[in-house]
Amino acid sequence: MQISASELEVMEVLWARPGLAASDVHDALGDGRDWNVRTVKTFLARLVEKGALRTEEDGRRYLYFPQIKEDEYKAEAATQFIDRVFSGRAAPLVAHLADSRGLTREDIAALEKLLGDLKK
Amino acid sequence: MQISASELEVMEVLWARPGLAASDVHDALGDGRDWNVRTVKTFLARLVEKGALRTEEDGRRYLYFPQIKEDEYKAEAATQFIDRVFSGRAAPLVAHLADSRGLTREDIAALEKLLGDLKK
DNA sequence: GACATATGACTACATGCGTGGTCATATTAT
DNA sequence: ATAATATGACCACGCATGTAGTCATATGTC
Repeated sequence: MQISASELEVMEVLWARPGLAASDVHDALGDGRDWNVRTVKTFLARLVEKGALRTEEDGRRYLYFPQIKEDEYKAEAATQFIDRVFSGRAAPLVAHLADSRGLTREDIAALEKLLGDLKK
Repeated sequence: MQISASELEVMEVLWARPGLAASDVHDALGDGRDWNVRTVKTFLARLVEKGALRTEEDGRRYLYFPQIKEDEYKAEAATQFIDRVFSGRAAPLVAHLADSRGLTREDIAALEKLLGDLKK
């Protein structure tokens, strides 16, 4: 399932609040993302084509619902990214993040906890 | 600097062995990636246009050299990916990797070492 | 020296993506 | 009721990408 960066922004809105209509999604994007409503509708239509969303009729408009789970999509995307850029090895990725100050103190704490859990 | 997945495969070859000619890159890709030589040349040309490679003449052919550093590119790509998919938070990404068994025992060991270093 | 081969330069073409226009129709406001 | 607005359906268009083809020329082989 290929979802472009823009389409993903639309998915985020609907993962957070499933069942919005196109104009609601447009409004929810708001800040910075000032796409024309028709642009948003194009993304919605493409996501429906791709099977990432389904629609329900509501009078003369559609409500949109995610058909794929956020967690599953993201886990898959992460795996693909690491395969593509880091030959499938996760550790170098984390090393790069550390280098580029992409890891906050909280991240580090979360990772430690995660590693602790993994070792069981 | 946007580098597509295919272009990245070409970069990997040249990061490993800078100064190859087009046909060498083609040969080095070999396994599975059986692109036509002309396809490889298209990628090389596009990478030169993008400033990711530079050329040196060698008789009537070109030798290709990376103009961007592998580490820097990958660190940047990782940051962008995390911004795009995980709203900039690294820890959830690693959690997803763990979930999808993207972490081997060695990865976990490497991460622990990394975290140890980071805490200093 | 004629022919096959390698190489670069230029071109092509379908698909995806970012961005939005047009048109017909339905609804809301006046 | 008429006008403005909202909505979906369909269409457009340029740039990126994956994947090569054509052409001219240089070089190596017999």
